[in-house]
Amino acid sequence: MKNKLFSLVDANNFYASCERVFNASVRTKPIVVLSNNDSCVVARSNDIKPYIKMGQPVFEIEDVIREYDVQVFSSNYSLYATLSARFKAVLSEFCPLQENYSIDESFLELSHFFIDDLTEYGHTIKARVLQYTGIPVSIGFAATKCLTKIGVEIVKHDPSFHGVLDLTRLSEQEQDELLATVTIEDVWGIGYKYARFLRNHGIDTAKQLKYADERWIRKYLTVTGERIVLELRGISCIPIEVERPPKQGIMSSKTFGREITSQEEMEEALANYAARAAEKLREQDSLASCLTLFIRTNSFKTGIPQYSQSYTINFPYPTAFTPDLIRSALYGLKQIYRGGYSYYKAGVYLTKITPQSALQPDLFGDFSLTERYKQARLMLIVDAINHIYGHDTLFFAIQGFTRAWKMRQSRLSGRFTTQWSEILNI
DNA sequence: CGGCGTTAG
DNA sequence: TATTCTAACGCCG
Repeated sequence: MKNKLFSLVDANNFYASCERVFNASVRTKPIVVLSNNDSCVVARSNDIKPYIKMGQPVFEIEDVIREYDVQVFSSNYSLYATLSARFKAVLSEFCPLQENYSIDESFLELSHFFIDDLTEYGHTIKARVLQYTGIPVSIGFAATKCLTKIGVEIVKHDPSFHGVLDLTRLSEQEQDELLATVTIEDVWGIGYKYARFLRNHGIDTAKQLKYADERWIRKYLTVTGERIVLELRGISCIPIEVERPPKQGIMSSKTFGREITSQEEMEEALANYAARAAEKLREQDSLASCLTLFIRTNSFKTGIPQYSQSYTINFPYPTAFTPDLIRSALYGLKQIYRGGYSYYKAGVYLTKITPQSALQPDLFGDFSLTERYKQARLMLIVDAINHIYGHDTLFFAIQGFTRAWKMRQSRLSGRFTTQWSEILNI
């Protein structure tokens, strides 16, 4: 059988790069992008990586920010999502077998392509993406998805590759020399715990993992660990997934911008989370049969009374009708809400998800198909209006008008691609 | 099948 | 003052 051929195209410091696309004044300055509520660092430009760790709380790095004149941004997901879509559209012109693995990475399968010089091909892709989106990318070519990850890891650490590495043109021995430079925690699928375990057993690099006993690895790192070993050896076990299956669980949760101490505000917040989860459900043409909500106080804070509770509701039939979901969430809240606490986080989780097309009318239950169609049409219209005129143009009154508990985003850049009012001025 | 642990981005 | 959010998968009982 012919060897497989994969490519991974991975945007460099994606969120930070996005901020630079429309704002020339920060192209030469270090950048960080913060998580919800402006709390933690979730992206850094290359120049500042040695001084700021991923996930670091912003209050810990005030000194660094001042010293290096770091430009700080709240996360601007609508901007990142549109640039991501453009990035993927550009890639789709190169290869039909495309797996959009995350917001900033796509795998391509090129097994049936005949390309003489993959490195040159990679540079063509890289230049095209940069030209059409302004985003710099790194590209790896290899016989397995795990090895393309390794390739990208290597080129990101070594500028002499100029962003592209074709592992397939290297001999086994040359590949091994490169694998020996990749630390064990940089291998795809090896997280914090497994890395510590492997290091305790003398496995510190990707090369050592490649030549480890796969049965021993399977015993301690499960079958996913064994797959990694085989993939490092060039045996493809992780196929490309062109069609993303619909999500099996949909969560909408957030820490509040400030603590919530009244049931009315909590109702407002949960109604919003339920509405958002329902939108995501309809985006993938699904229905849910189960809703779980949770509320909790801040367990990081010592010396305050703590409370954490959840409540699960099973519906008699699957639904994606926002009023049904909001009503259930509020009913659940009534069961678990206790006064006298400062709540800091809540969420709504939808599970037992089925495709809308599989909806079976229950002949004996309290169920009207006509009514269901009316509901579906109503939500279709609400979604369409919100899509065209902007998020939350139309919403339910219980979701509230002030939403004083909403997350802080004090350093948001312009939503250049989704809000006419914030389009770039030149 | 639910709960737990691990990982990813 | 301050510690993200969302999703999947394997194993176990």
